[in-house]
Amino acid sequence: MDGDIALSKVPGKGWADRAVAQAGKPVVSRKTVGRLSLYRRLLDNLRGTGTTHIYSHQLAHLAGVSAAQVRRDFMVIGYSGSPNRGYHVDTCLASIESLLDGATRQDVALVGVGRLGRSVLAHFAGRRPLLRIAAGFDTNPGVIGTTIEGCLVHSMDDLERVVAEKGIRIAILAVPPETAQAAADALVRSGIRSLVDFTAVPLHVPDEVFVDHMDITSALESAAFFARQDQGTPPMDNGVDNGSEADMFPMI
Amino acid sequence: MDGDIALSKVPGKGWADRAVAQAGKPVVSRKTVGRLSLYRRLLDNLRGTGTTHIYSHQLAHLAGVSAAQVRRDFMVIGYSGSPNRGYHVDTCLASIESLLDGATRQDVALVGVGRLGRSVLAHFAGRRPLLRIAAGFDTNPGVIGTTIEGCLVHSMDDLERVVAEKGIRIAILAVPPETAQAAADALVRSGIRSLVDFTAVPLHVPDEVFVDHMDITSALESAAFFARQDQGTPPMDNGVDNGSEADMFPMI
DNA sequence: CGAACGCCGTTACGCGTTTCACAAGTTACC
DNA sequence: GGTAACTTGTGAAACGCGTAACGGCGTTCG
Repeated sequence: MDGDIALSKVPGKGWADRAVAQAGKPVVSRKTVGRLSLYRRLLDNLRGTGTTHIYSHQLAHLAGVSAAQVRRDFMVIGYSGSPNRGYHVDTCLASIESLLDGATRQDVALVGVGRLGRSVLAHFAGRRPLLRIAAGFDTNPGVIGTTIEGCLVHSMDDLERVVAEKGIRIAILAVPPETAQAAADALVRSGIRSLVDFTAVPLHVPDEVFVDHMDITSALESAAFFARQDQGTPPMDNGVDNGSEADMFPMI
Repeated sequence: MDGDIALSKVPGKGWADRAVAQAGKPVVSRKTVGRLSLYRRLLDNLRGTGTTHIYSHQLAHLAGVSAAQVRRDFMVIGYSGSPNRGYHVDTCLASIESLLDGATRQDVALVGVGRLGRSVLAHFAGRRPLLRIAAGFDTNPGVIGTTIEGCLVHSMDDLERVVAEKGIRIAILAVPPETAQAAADALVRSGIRSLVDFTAVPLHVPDEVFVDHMDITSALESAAFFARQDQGTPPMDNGVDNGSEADMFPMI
């Protein structure tokens, strides 16, 4: 290898055979978890419409993935539907939620309460009872001490203390790129476990810390690039796809 | 298959041998383009520090990927460095930019000029001369007609007309989930080619349209999930990783 | 001047994910 | 009651991607 670093990736991890929930560590892939989160929202909406059962290809259509994908995802989390009846919305939702939400409430720190930070904050205001943005941090004296969307903003200087005290293990990073790494370091020192990074720069954190880099710049530049290619959806990745509505969805 | 859709994927495409720029269609994967965008930013910063040459493993460290990945990415776009000297920052940058930016300026539409839309707008204000957010759209009468960050906000009713007139082929979608699909449909009708979707719901668009779904909700819920697992970085996906600074980067 | 080192370009391999395809099961209808 | 048309669940292939490994070449030091 090159000189130094190890570069993410799962350590040794046999991964092995049955990936189903077992000793408390379900071993679900990143992408699967992302889709489950999406299924959850879709099913939640569906329940509001009074739908009680749904077929894999219907949910697949809503989520923009293949039916096989849906079935496989549910298989991973160990949820089974009934043949010829499809999946029961309520129990399916319960199954997903028990996996995603866990037992206890999790607090989130919002680091950087600027425009973007506030957007994200508003986006989540009381959306999930078990996932609450419990503290904000910023360097701007104008916002320190204020409460936005029910979230008290602290000074960045208090970050390590407050995060450690509250036992916060998840953080949203929405600071300018220059201070991103320093903020990430402070978060890691105070025991953070997961980061959602809206910064323009990649963060260097220990392997044990989960990082999702939401790179808006890359997203737009990629969009611009593929807009120039005449065939649209290039190789792979998360599909969203599909075209036209047509018949679809008899909805029971 | 299920009833209808086809689901992305590149058509036949041998991919085969040299995937380099050739007949104008480089055939570069989505992820590679994303990384190239990142390399571009990093190299741009680097040039500011006076660095003239850089090794693959150095750039890899900055980007949070493996050195082999960097070399392969550059191979894909047909850029060659010099052995024992590394990559020449200026020419490398030029090579990436010629691929990402293209020849002419591309205009972008911002649909939904709410909190999130404005954040993204500010994020991009004049960042790339060849990629300009040229028009905003919203239903809120309070913002229609105003100019934010040099971007005039139109009524949503004028979307199809303005987008078609200006020949806009890229759009950022930052509207409430209820109106997302309708907005996407309108954009598609007016000839959009790429979408960056910040909506909570997946969009149904023709296969020819490139879509990048920036799902903030999923990102946070995934982060919450993996925060509960003790080993951090789960299976795979875009790494960001790595740990500690240490020696790194003699910088010429 | 020669040899050893270090990096790049490239090919081959391995892994994870997605899709295909089929067995098993259940319901509804004739 | 039997049968036909659906579904789900799942093993196995296909695909794309990333990593490891190797040849080549320029540089540098003995």
